[in-house]
This record gives sequence, C-alpha cells and structure tokens, in this order.
Amino acid sequence: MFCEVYILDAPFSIDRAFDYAVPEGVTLIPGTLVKVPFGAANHRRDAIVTRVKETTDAKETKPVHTVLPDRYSLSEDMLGLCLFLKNYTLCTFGEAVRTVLPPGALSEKANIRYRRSYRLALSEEETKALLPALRSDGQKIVLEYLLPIGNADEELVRRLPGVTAAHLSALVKKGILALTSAETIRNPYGNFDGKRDTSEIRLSTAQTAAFETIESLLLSGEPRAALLYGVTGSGKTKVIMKAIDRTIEEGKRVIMLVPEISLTPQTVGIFCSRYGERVAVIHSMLSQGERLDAYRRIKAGDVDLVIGTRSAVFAPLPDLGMIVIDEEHEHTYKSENDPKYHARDVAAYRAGQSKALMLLASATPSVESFHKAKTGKYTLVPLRERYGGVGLPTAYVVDMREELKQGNTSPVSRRLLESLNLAYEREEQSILFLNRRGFHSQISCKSCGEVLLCPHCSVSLTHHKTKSGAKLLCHLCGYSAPVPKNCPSCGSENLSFLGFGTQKLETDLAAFLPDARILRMDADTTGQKMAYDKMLDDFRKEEYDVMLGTQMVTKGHDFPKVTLVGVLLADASLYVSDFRASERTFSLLTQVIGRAGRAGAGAAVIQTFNPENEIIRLACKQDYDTFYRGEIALRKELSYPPFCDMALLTVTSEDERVLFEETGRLRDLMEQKLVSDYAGIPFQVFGPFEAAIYKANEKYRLRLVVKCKLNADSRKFFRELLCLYAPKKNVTLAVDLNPLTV
DNA sequence: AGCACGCCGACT
DNA sequence: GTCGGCGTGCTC
Repeated sequence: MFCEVYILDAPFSIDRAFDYAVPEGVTLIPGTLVKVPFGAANHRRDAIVTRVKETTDAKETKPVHTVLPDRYSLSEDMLGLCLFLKNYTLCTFGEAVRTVLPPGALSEKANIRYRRSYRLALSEEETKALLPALRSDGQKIVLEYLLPIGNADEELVRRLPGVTAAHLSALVKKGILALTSAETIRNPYGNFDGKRDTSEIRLSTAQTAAFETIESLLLSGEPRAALLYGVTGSGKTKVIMKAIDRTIEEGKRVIMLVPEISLTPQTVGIFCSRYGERVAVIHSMLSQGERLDAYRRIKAGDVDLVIGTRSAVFAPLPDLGMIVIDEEHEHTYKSENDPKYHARDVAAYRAGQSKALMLLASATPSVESFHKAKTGKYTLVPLRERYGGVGLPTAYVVDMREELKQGNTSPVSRRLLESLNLAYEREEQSILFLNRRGFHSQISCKSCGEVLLCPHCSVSLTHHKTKSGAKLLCHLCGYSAPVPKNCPSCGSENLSFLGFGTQKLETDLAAFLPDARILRMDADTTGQKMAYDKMLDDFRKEEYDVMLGTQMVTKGHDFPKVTLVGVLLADASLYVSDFRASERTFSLLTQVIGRAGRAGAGAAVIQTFNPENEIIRLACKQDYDTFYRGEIALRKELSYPPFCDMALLTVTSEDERVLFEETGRLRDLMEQKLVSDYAGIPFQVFGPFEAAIYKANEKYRLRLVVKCKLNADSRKFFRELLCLYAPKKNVTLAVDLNPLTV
C-alpha cells in the first residue's frame, strides 16, 4: 500500500502530495499525522496523510517512518477544510493545518493537564487487615482517610495533617496505594453557578416570522445561507437564540461567531446560563492549554454550541447544523495574517459540506452580502420592526466649518456642548466617539513646513500626554521620542500642534463640564481586556456621565441610560482612497447613532466638515436601503466587488532599489503568463504603486492590484505565478484575495 | 590547490 | 524548509 502525504513545513514551491510506502502491518487513514524521511538527508518531517492507495506513479518511494497517535489526527471534515483553505487563500497545506488547529496541537509536549489521585490498590478488607501492622502514623492517617471513599485527588491527600510526601511514596512502594493520573480538561466557563435559564424564548410577531423562515431553512436538510437583516433594536439576538435552540433540538450543533469586542462576560453569561457546560467559548485571552482543551471537548462531541471570534469557524464540531455570523459586516472576520481567509467564506464552505445553515446577521450588512441576498443566493430575512416601540434618535449634523468661522476652535461644537449639558442636568449618560487617540495628531514647523515623521515609518508622530509630561509616539511601530522644542530640520521654535485626539477631547471636556465624571476609553487606557470589560461595566453602573473614546465605544452593549451620542469627526473615514470607504463610514455612523436610540428619546450630534455629504445624511436617517441602492450602482459602474474579485499582491523589502526591481519582475512575469497560457482570462493589472503607508517598521511596500474573477482557473494562475516568482532573500510577497482594504 | 560563501535545484 | 552540488573568488 502507498499513501499521499503533505509535508507540514514545506515551502510554497513543493507544497504538493508525495507518495510514501505504507509499511507491512500498518493501517493508515487520511488525516493521520506521520513522520516521513524527506530530502537527501532523510530528515524526518511531520506530514499529514491525505490519501491511501494501492499503486503509485513515483519512481521510488520511501516508507513512512512513524505513525502518530490518534489525538494528532485530523477528521475527514477538517482535512477537507485544510485543502479548501489551501486552494482558496493560496496558502500552503501546512499553514492551513496550523490555522485550523489550536496552537500547540501538533507539539510533542502534549500540554494535557492530568489530575493525579491516590486509590487503594488492595481490597477494603486487605487494607483494613494491614492497618494494625503499620508503624507510621502518617501512613495510617492516609489509609483511614481513603478507606471510606476509595480514592482522592493528590492535592487533598497531600494536605492531610501529619502526612508528608514520604508517607505517600512509601505506601505506593509497598503496593498498598496506587497513584493514577487521568486527563482533565480545563473549562473556564464550566463552573458556571448562576441559575440555568430553561425558559421558552418569547418572540414578537415580526420576530416569529423571521424565526420561522430560518427554521424552514434549518430543517430543509440542504446547505443554505440566510441574511438576518434587522434594524438596531429589532431583537435579532432573540431570534438567533431561538434558532440555536431549534438546531440543538434537532441533535445538531452550532458555531456562533461574534466580533472580539462583543465577546463580553455579559454575552457569554447569557449563553452559558442557557446551554451550561455544553458551551465552549474561544477567544484570544485563553491560554494555549485552555484552547487545546476546548478543542478536545468540541472534537469529542461534548459541546453543542461554540461561541468565538474568527478562528472559531474552524471548530471541529461533529453534526454541524448552523454557523451564525453576528455583525457579519465587521472587518475582524477577515484574517490579517496568512492565510488571509474570510470567516464568511469558510463558513459557507462548511455549511455546504455539512448541509448546514449559514446565518449572517447585521443591521448594516456588507454590500457583498446584501447583494447576494437581493439576487437570491442568500435568503433575506428582514426584521424591520423596532422591538418595544423604541424610537430612532434625532440626529443633528453640525457644520464644523461654520464653528471655525464663528471662532470656535475646540473639537466640541456649541451644539454638542449644549446637548452634553442637557444630558448631564437630566442625569442621563452620553457617549462621544473620536477615532483618533493621543493629544495632537500632527506636529509641523511653521517656518519650514516640516512634519515630524516616525524615523521607521512613513506616518506622522502623534503627540501624547503622559503622567510625567508628554512624548511623541508612532502608532504603527511604537517608536517614542521626547517632544522637541525646535524643528529638527530648520531649528525654528515655531512648532504648531495640529489635529486633536481623545486625550485633547478629554482635557477640553473636563474644562467645559467640570463636575461631570468622564471616562476615556482607547488603546492607551484599556491595556488588557479586563480593563475594557471593567470600564464598560462601570459606565453601565452609571459611575460615569460621559464615555469618550475610539472605535471601542461604538460597540459594547446596551446602555439604557445613554440618550446622547456625539461623533466628533464623522468624515475621518470617508475620504480615504478605498472603494469601501463609504460603506465603512455608513456602517460605523449607523451603529454609533443607534447607541442613543435604546433609551427611547435619544439624540445624536454628528460633527463634520461635509454636512451635505449623502452618506452622513443617510446614516443619520438609519436608511440602509437607500445607501445600498446608491452604493451598488456605483460598484457596478466602476466594476468593483461584488461585480468582480480583486487580488492584492504586496512586495516588501528593506531595500528600496531591490523592491522596485522585484516588483517589476513580478509584474513582467504576470504579463508574460497572461499573454501565453492564460490568454483567455479577463485580468486587469494595476500598479505597481506604493502601499497607503509606504514604509512601516523600516520596510517598504509596493503593490499590484488585480481585478479578475476568482475561480479554479484564476486561482491556478496565481498559484503557478507564486511558484515561478520565488522571491529573493530580503524580499517577501504576500497575496490577499479579496482584500478588505485596497 | 584549497576552501568559504552564496546560489540553485531537488525533495516521493 | 533543508541539503548537496557547484561556481566564483580569495588566500596559502
């Protein structure tokens, strides 16, 4: 017998199946981890068996060296998933395996926690008979303790008064006690001791209609995809929970993906109280061991519901019935590391394989997903009614050019300040959103015009206030420097500090509202995840009147006392040169304005230098449908996704000259291939041009952008191109198929 | 001639 | 990824 294997740490150029002989008396199945001799030196490499067969075309085959235990093997589903990922994202098989498995899963240090316990090795009678003959008191204590119970955890026995390790080892040596160890599984959410919620979920008429559509898809026994399009406050979560209940009732299991930021103790608590120890939660703060244990529980079938961030889409659940992607428009579902997969694409593949339902949910769906729903590829499940009659907040657009004309140079407009005062007097809470941290975002010289840049990156340094004074900080690489008194270029003392960030906003607000309790939440104040959770919690407990911060204040959960939301610089994300800029701005503004609606009569103040901008106006009205109509027409007109696919090739090097040469070579190679073997394929190649941030961390980056249709043929083209190109030392090439930012 | 170094191609 | 083979070029 022979088998095909993929070497796990193979580079791109040899990432293909190799045939090996299966030794006599050994049975192998696809998915098994093996060690095989490879290369001239026959070094043993880790490899995964992908096929077992009776013949081979290879001239010479070496035998498989070692077969590793079952716990290292991939199920058939997971193996298929790896091959899908390799093909879909153009990564190597090894990269795919490492993405699908929790870190450390292939390590020989097993990272399994054992619970050790002592057990009576002899019968009760025999042990009792031995007792009087024992001379050691410590040993007697141990046996008397164990006689009625038979066995106990090592920790407990060791802690018995008058007992030492010597007593225990003596008993083991004499064969009276046995020390056993059994694998235990860490489950940080397992000892949930709140009350279990077993109540039937009650739905409104609109919610019931939505649920019934989803239910019929679930029960169809076919692969399905649906988009639950529910306006903010429509109670999407309840519908999702009911769908999860229904799936589990059918004996199937569920993966629910959420953005990292929504994975708060509150969310987890709701699901744990409903599904108890049959929930696994996967997120970045778990230790390696905890992740591995969650993985084992899932694989063993001990879990019905997996809740987690992007990578949870790979959870090896048997009998997968549904994959939910909550807030499906969120960019966190696209991996920024290799392989650059989108969780939605992986979910679609898995739903197809398992005849399961992929349920996307959002109040502001991605243009791609809404297009699929409109054209019938997904079932559109609308949920338009606001639950409990909650109204839309009144949105005011403030023209900041006018503020400047009137002599107001503060980041806070008069209208916003007025509203803040009003909310404060009424003892209501406010949220202010400014997507920029630090004090000033730029320092420039009035004499020569020089802007202070990071020495390692092509971005300007941000001015930060610190406990001891102030410093300059690069938000990209973390470089930090003291604030200079003179211009480093011309020596002038005329430095001007431009642009404002959350720190400046905090300072100004403290002056305007001296009595208000202000909470600033950004990457500088949150540090680790716990601080973030605590801040949200403190704000919910009304220990603060105003919460201001970056992106992170726009998510989080319901704050019933919030009646005012302020957006300090609504255009910040609007005029970047990316075809998705409108979509991002619309969705961000809609979500943040929605925060003010929960309390009933809320207000939103939107500050902008472009008050007549259509996107901003539509976001104020929470009018997704009109936004979508305009945006999809534009995408069609300019031939952007979803009307074509894109590929982004980024070449990186520390040496600018080599970078230009190598990018040119890549482009030439591509052109050659496109006129020869791939002449029929519609490809449009743009570039090379500099990446939006040309230099980061001492590395320069050039890009080629390709508009094409991604299918088996074009993927083959890219795969061959990558093999052929083989970047030189000190140059790297990264491929991103359907990137989120171009 | 002798060897260090870097590049290239092969790997079942 | 890792090795071996081979050419270039420097030194004994």
